[in-house]
Amino acid sequence: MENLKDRVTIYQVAQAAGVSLATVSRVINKQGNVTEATRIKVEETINRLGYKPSGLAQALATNKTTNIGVIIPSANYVYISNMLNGISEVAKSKGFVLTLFTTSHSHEEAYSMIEKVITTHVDGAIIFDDELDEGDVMKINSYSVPTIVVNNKIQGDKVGCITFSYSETLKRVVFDHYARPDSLREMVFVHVHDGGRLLYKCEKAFISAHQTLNKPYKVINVDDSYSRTYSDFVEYFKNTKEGIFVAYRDSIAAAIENAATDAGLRVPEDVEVLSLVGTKYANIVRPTLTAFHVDMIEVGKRAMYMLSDLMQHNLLEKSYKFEAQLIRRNSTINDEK
Amino acid sequence: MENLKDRVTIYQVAQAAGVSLATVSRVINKQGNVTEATRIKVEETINRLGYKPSGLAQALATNKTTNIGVIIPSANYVYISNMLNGISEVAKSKGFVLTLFTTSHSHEEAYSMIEKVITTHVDGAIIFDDELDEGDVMKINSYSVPTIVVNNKIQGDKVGCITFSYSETLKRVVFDHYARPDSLREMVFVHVHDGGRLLYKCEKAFISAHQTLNKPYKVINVDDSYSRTYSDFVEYFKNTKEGIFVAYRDSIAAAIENAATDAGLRVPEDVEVLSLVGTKYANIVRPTLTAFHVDMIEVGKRAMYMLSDLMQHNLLEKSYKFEAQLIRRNSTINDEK
DNA sequence: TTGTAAGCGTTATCAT
DNA sequence: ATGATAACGCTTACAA
Repeated sequence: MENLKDRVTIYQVAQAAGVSLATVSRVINKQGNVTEATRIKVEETINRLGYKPSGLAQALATNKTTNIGVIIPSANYVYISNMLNGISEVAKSKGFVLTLFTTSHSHEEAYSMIEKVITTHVDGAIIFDDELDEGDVMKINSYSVPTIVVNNKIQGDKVGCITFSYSETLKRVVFDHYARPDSLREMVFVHVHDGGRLLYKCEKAFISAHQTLNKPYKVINVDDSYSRTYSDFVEYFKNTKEGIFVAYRDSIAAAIENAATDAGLRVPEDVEVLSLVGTKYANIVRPTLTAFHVDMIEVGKRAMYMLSDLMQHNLLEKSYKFEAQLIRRNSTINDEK
Repeated sequence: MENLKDRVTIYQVAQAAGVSLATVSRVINKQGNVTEATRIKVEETINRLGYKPSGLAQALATNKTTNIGVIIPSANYVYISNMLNGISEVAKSKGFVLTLFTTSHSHEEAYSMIEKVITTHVDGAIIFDDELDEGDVMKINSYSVPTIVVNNKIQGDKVGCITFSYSETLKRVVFDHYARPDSLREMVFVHVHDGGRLLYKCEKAFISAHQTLNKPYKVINVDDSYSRTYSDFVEYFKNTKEGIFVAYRDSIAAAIENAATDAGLRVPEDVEVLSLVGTKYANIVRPTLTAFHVDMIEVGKRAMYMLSDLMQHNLLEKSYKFEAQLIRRNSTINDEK
C-alpha cells in the first residue's frame, strides 16, 4: 500500500524556494523572524507545489497530535450522536479533530480499545462508555492523557467528569407519584438488558425509593428493541389494564404507549409512561412522552470545554453535574395545571 | 502541554531487556527471526515497563496510519450516525480507526476540512457531504488518498462511489399515484432549506415526473425543524383540507401528519404523507409513516468494504447503487392489499 | 534573518 | 538471530 507516497515534503519546498527547511518551517508556523520577501517566496512555492505539512511528522516532533479520542459504545444512539456533535463543534473551534473508538458492548473490546487509544497518541480523551470502569480510565490516564469521563464519577489529577442527576430526579418522581392523593397505581420499571450504568442507577434509585416508602413495585425485562417491546406489551395488556411505566428510552416508551393504545387502553388515564432518556422524538410520538431531558449537545460541548481546560491545567472544577429535567407531556397525568 | 511526555520508548525497552531496538521492533511486529528466549525476555520487559508503541512513529516510518477519515456534515442525523456505525463496525474488524471531519453546512468549512484531511494522513476517506463537489474530492484524491463518495456519482483511479435510487423510486411513486383511477389529488413536495443534494435530486425527479404527466403540483418550503413545520402546517390545514405530501425526513413527515390529525383531518383518508429518508421512527409514530428506506448501516459497511478493497487495488466495481425501497405503511392509502 | 543539526519513536536494510 | 544505522517529515535550539 503505497498510499502516502510522492507527497511533497518540506525539504522539496525548501529546495525549490532556495531556502533551508528551517525557514519553510518558520513560514508554515507563522513564527515571525522571516523577511517579508522570503515569506512570500516560500508561500508561493508551497502553493505551487501543493505542499501540505505532514501532521504525523509534526506530531512526532512536537509531542502534540491535535486529536481528541472519543470512546463510546456505538454512534448509533440518538443521545450519543447528539453528544458527539457537541464535542465535535467545540473541538473544531479549538482546532482539534475527533478520533472515534467504539467498543460495542463488550468489556474485552473496550479494553483493547484502551490500548489503541494509547498507541494512537491522542491529546485528550472523552469517555462515555459503561464498559470502562475506574481502573480502565486510570490506565489510559497513566499515559498522561487528560480525560473527561461522562456518566461516571471519577476524578484524578488529569481526570474530570460529568455526571447526571437522573437518580435524584427519578426518586422525586416516585415520591411525587405516591404523594398524589388518588394514586395507588403500582409503578413498573422497565429494565432493558445491557442498558448500562445509567439504567442500572435509575433502577436502584427506583427500588430504593419504593423501599423507603414501603410500596410494592414491579420490574419487567424487555429487549432494547421497539418492535419486540411492542409485541411484548401487546401481550401484556391483554391481562393488565393499567400501570405507570418507567422506560429507558423513547423508543421503548413509545412501544409501550402504542401497545396500550392499540389494546384499547387510554394513555395517560389507564396507562402512564415515562421515558428516562428523552430525545426530540418524545415530542413527536403521540401522545407526547413525558421524559427526562438532558441536552446531550450541551453535555458534549461541556465535556470538550472541560477537556480543553484540563489540557491547559486550567480546569478548576473537575466535576460537573447536569440536571436531568422532567419534562411533563401527555403520557402521564399532569397534576400541576 | 507536555502530555505525551515520559512515555516508555522502544529504546528504553531495548536497554532494559539488554537487546537492541531492532529486536524489540521485531518482537512487537511478530516478524519471526527472534529466539523464543529473547522474545519472552522482551515481552516480559514490555509488560513490566508498560510499553506501548507510538502509532505516530510507526505511521511515519511505514507510511501507514490506520486511520480512515470520515467527512460528514454533522453526526447529528439519525441516518448519518447509522452509516457511521456501519463504517465503524467493519473498520474495526479491519483494524482501522475513524477520524471524524465535520463540515457543518458551509462550503468554506468543508474546504478547510479537506486540507485537514490531507495533513492528517488518513489511509483512506469516506465522504458523505453535499458541500463537497467533484473538484474537492479530486483534490483530496490527488494526494493519493483512496476515497469512497456516498451520494454522489464520482469515479476515478482511486475513487469509488455509492449512490441511491431515490429519484427513480420517487418517479415511480408519482406515476403510480396518478395511475390510481380515483386519485386526482394534487401532490405537494415539501422542500426544506439546505436539504442537500439528495433532496434536490428528489425534487427534480418529482417535478419532472409531473411535467411528463402534465399534472399540476406544488412545492412548499419549510424549515428543517419538527416544531416549526408542525405549526406551519397547523396553519396550513386551516384552509387546505387534503393533500399528499412528500417530505424530506421522518420528523418533517411526522410534523405534517400530527398537524393534520390535530386539525381534525384523517390520515391517510384526507391527508397522505410520505417520508423520503425513513428511519426506525417511521414505524413508531402514528399513523406509521410510509417511507423510502435505505439501510444506512449497510451503506456504511459497504462503503468501508469498498474502501478497503480500493486501498488494496482490489475494487472491481467502482460504483454501487443502493435501492431506495418504498415501505408502505399507514400514512398513505395502500392500493395493493 | 537564516541555516545547521539534533531529535521525535519507529521501521527496515544492511552487516555481522 | 541480532545489532548498527539510515530513513520517515517535521520542529527547534544553537550557530552564523
